[in-house]
Amino acid sequence: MARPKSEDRRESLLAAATKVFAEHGLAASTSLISSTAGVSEGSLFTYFKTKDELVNALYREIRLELADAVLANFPRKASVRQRLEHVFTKYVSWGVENPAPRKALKLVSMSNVIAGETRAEGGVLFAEVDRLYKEATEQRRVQALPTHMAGQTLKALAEMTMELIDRDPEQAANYQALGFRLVWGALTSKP
Amino acid sequence: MARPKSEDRRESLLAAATKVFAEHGLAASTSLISSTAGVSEGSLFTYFKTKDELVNALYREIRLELADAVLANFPRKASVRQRLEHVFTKYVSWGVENPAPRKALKLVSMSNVIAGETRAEGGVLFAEVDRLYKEATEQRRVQALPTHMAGQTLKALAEMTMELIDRDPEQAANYQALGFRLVWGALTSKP
Amino acid sequence: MARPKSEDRRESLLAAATKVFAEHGLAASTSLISSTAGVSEGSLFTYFKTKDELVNALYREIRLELADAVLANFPRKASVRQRLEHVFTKYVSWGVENPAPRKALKLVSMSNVIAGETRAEGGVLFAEVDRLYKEATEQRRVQALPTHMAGQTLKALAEMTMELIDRDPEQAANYQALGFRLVWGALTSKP
Amino acid sequence: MARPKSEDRRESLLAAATKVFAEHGLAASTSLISSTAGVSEGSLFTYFKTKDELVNALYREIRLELADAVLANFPRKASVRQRLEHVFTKYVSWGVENPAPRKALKLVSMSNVIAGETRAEGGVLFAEVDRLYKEATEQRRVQALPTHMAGQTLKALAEMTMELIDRDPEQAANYQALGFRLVWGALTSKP
DNA sequence: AATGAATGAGGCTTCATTCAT
DNA sequence: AATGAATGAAGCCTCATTCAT
Repeated sequence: MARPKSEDRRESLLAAATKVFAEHGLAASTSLISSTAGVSEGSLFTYFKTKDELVNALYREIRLELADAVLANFPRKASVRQRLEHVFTKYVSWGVENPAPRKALKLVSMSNVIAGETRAEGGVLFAEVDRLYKEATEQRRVQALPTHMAGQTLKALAEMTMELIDRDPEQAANYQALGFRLVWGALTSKP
Repeated sequence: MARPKSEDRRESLLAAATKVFAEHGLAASTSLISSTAGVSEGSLFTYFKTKDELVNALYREIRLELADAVLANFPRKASVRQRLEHVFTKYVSWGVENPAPRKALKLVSMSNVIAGETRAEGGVLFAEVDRLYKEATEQRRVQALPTHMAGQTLKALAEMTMELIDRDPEQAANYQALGFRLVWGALTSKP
Repeated sequence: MARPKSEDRRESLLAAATKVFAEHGLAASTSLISSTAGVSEGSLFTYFKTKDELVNALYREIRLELADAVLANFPRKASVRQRLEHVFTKYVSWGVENPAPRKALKLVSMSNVIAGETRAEGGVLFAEVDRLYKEATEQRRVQALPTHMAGQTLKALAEMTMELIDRDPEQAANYQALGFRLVWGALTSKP
Repeated sequence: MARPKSEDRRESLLAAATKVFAEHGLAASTSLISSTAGVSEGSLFTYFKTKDELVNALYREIRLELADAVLANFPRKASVRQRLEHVFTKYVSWGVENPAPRKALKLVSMSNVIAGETRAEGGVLFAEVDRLYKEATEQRRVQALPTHMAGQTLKALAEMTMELIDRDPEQAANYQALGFRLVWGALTSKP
């Protein structure tokens, strides 16, 4: 593996960390990360003062990539349903195509190493969904739900969909379609 | 006969592991586990040959407790909706009341240490939901879904509900009711 | 394996220790010894206060067995050559037929655990050879040698002979005959 | 380039291991070895991946030193007797002057940790003696002996000689002379 | 800035020995 | 007396981090 030059090194390390964490959990050693990145052990610490800092950076990085993937070409003017479907579909696709970042993100999210501030930055993505949903509520299209519940519902069902696709990738399209039907069904359910 | 292996000690160790894993992740040390259990470090290894074996035992134990909690007083004769609601409600309640086992179970499930056979034993609980759902399908009450999808939907929304309750415990009852409404809405959604 | 009753237990333990030490070295665990002996871990310590004490007892026991084997039917009245040959032959035979005790004895001899007094008891066997040799010296049959040198020569060449037989057991008789010829040749060499 | 692995440190560690094994047996702890070497415990493992690997390296190292000592100034053109005497004398001297390596070599040789290949490398030294002896055989100077027997005879008597000198160092020269007389007497003995 | 050897704390596990049964 | 669980001190090795080159 060619040694990437200064600018890329950071990215190499983050990519390596993603891969290695996904495979071995957060307990994976920094030395495995650096060797996977094709970088010396010491270098890791010039880019990240601490393993924890690396983990925090990774968390931010993956969230950003995810947000990019989900928000790209967002159909701002389309109907609520279409906009929710966009988020759902893009999220699921990203997850299926990027299993390592997905797993790493989950591991990191569950750990105690994410600084409070960092975590706060995070919820943005599904908060968007909440805003969207609230808008729909005001238009009387759907029932009201407590804050976060709509976004978390979409998130939960999207992740479930990814896992089903992991097990049976050939049915990906089918699962994806059904998945969103479940989301919409849930959000529009009457009391 | 010598002093018999005490069931109490074993339980102490599992309880300590649950607590310690929930707080520090699976990387928590055996020495922290044993001291939390009020037992010498050596003793941990007379009850579990290996840390991995402890983790596997913990996994089985928690799943069993969860199954007990969910299946107790199961209303075998009630309607599909009521039976699903029973599972949902009991699952959510168990999760809210037992945050440490819930977290530990999640951590263990995501790790690589669960022996294949052990994992296989596991899915039983939500497979029950699938069976139940299939029955409803045959009665034309609900739309057909691929295997697992119904069970996983209920599971995903139940876990989401637990997390919302964690953040705002006072609304527990409300979240729980809404949560199941989402489940039912999802499962009965029309194409 | 039937649990031997009180009197035999000690012997069982010594036999097990012999076997286990021969296979794994002195670092072999007491628990392996006791289980090999078909005895509980605790019992070992009622027969031997300490692992070191077991080792010392083993040392004494094997030396006694060896002395028995070598001194049995000793031809007190035969020529010096015949008496030396008797010792050589019996020693080699014992070693070849009892590889585990032989190995164990060697390991124990090299360790630091043999109490000084115990070690002193030991040299008796080859000291006999020295006495015999001195007698021959006085009869002008052979050249004088410093104390111990004759006995140690016989011992060294006997052990070498055992090792050659280990590698090529079919030639045992041949090695044994040649071995003694070397001993006699050495001891009768002229300056 | 970073700090290079220092040959000195490696030698320190091997020297410390030699000393410590000679005193306490192979069970001596890696921590005692590293502290004796004046090095952190971690460092030991940057030079030797494993304690076993250290032991194997030590075995090779000592054998090489011994071979150097014995083969230096080897009188290639001298008589068989003189060449054998050279080997004997140098071996005994080395052993007497280097008791720790001698003891360590013996301990290691008896253990189960020497990789087969490593052990094979080893026999070279006394195999040389065998070759030399065979040459003499062909010149009708001495009686034939099975392979290895001549070399092992010299080895056995040399080691015996070292032990006698250990006990009574003032007689070293005398033992050494007598020792070789025994060797020569043994090897030239008539049937 | 990059490298990788050096460090020593700490992790999992084994072991000799003790003690409750 | 016999059993084997309980103990806690090591033992080997790994790891995050520092530092010489």
